[in-house]
Formats: sequence, C-alpha cells, structure tokens
Amino acid sequence: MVTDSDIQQRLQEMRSALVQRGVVITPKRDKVLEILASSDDHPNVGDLHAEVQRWHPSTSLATVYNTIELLKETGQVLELEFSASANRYDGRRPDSHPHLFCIECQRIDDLDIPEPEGVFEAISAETGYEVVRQRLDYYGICPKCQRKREARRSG
Amino acid sequence: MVTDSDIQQRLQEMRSALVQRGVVITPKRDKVLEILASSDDHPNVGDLHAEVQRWHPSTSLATVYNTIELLKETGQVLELEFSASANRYDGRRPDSHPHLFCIECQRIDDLDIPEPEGVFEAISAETGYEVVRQRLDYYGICPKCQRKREARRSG
DNA sequence: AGGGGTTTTAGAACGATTCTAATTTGTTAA
DNA sequence: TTAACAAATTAGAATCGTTCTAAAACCCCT
Repeated sequence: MVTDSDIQQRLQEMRSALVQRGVVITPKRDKVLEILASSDDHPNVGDLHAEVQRWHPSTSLATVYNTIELLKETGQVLELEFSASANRYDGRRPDSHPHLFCIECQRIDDLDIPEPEGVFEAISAETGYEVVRQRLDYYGICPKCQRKREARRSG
Repeated sequence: MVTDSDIQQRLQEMRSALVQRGVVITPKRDKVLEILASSDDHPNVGDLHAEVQRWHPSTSLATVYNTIELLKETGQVLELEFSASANRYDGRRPDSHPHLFCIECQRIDDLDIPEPEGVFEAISAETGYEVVRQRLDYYGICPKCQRKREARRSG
C-alpha cells in the first residue's frame, strides 16, 4: 500500500534531484512530477500531457518530454520501452524491477519478487560483460481481461 | 557451438512452418530465412535487407518486413523490441530466452541460464495474471568495449 | 524599464514500421 | 503461345512516437 506521505516523500526526492541538477521547478514541471509520484498505472507521455493540461492548458508535449528527460538523467524515473507503442514511465520506483504487462489492455503492474543474489556477478564471470542493469517483464492476461474473455466465450 | 547441420535443420523448420502456413518459399524469402538461421548477431531489418540485396539486388524493404511477419505468426522468430532503435531478430532460438545487450556497441549475445521452474505459475497464483511469456535482458558493457574504454583511459 | 538567461512553444524533422495501390511473377488452362 | 488468375513484390506514401529547432515568453536582478 502506498500512503499519501509516501507520495509526498517521493515527490520531494524528485524535486531535490532536479534542483541539484540545476533547473527550476516550474509549475508545469512540478505537475509532471506529481503525476508520476502518485500514479501506479505507468502512464505514457500522452497520458501525462493530457493530465498536465487539465491544470495548465497551454502545456506543450515538448515540456513533458523535456521533464521526462531531466528525470531520466537524474535516475528519477524508470522508462519502460515498447517499440510497438509509446514508452511507459514508473516514477514511484525508479530502480529497475519486474513488471507484469497485460497483452490485451496494456495494463502494467509492478511485481514484487526479490532479485536473486549475485546474478550480475555470475553473468559477468561467465560472459565477461560488465552488467549494469536488467529488464524483466512478464506478459500475460490480467484478471479483468480474463473475465471479459470468459464472458465473451459463454455469452 | 552451432554446427552446419544445426543451421540446416533450423532452416528446414522455418521453411516447413511457412509452407504449412500456406505460402510459397520464394528465393528472396528463403534468403531471409537462411540469414536468420545462420547468424548469431541478432540482425535488424536493415541488416537483413542489405544482406538479401547482395543476392537479390531488387529486394525491397517491404519483402523483408513481410517475411518477418510470416515468421512471427508461425512462432519462428523471436523479436527483440527496442523503442530507441530498430528491432532485432533471433531466428536460431525463436523461444523466449535471456539476452545480454551491450549499451555501447549494441551487440546482443544469447545467455544460457536455465529458467527457474514454476515461476509463471507462482506469479499467476500471486497476481491472477495468466502469464504467457517473459522477457529477460541484461544490459552492460561487452568485453571488447571494456577494452576500448580502458585504452581510451590510459591512452 | 532593460538585459540575460532559462523555459516553453509550435511545428518541422526523423526513423522505424505499416499501408496502399500498382506491377511483376508464376501457374494453370485453353 | 496466350489468357487469366492468384500470389508476391514493389516504390512510395502514411503513420506514430520522439527529437530537434528557432522563435517567443517568462523571470529575476539591477
């Protein structure tokens, strides 16, 4: 469970990272941070843009992209890349961690399974690569879409 | 180690999958299959196109994309998606398996680590998702690029 | 009020991929 | 051989997410 104070704390982390990076926290930028700190649905740039515009209607797409770029540079957002659709962003947990991706409705859930110890080192020993990051995603059908599918079949 | 007969066998698998799918194995299509069955460097569509053109100069990009699409439909190629660059293809091992990706030179290596048993089921039990596929990639710096980097530092 | 840097903007450019409509090719049937 | 038809291939247009560009707006400090 994520409490309100978790969100506030995360938001403060993002803000100070950007301040340390040397940029100003403008209202539009701050709104992007707020959305990222508080949403668990891994929005894409279009989603963020639409939401920011509810508060600051004149916001351009470029501002959202720029803010995301600043957050990436400072390690404050995790970018989930998709070649067939827009990238998705995780601002709550910017460290790399596994996700569950619904191939029907494109929902993305965080997955809490512990990282086995020493995997990077083992791979490094075996292959000579210096491993710095991993990506682990599971693809499947979320409960809601399973139900829909079942309804379709029996209906 | 991959022997010549491994490659021939893999090539035959791909061919029969397409024949069963109901399409003709034309010379251009066959060349795409050959390249995929025999290369271990995970080519992208541009690479495939350039190589096919060495044998059939009039080949268009569309033909390569079409052939890849047929192979995807029949489960005969693994598509490695990248949002920031062209997708890469693994025709040798079309089943999902881990890869090592060099963030400097974009080299991709297959990684042979065994899949832990029962992970899909465990995730399904925990989350309600019906898990059908995974993607596991490690990102790092390959040995060659480490050496280059070292040379740069000391040079 | 004025100057100087930062931020934001709209729209152009880009690159990978998909689509489209026309052409070519191959096969079969007269 | 030609006619006719389906399948395969083509060049180029269209699409979509993202990045770039150059101009405009904004803000702070005198």
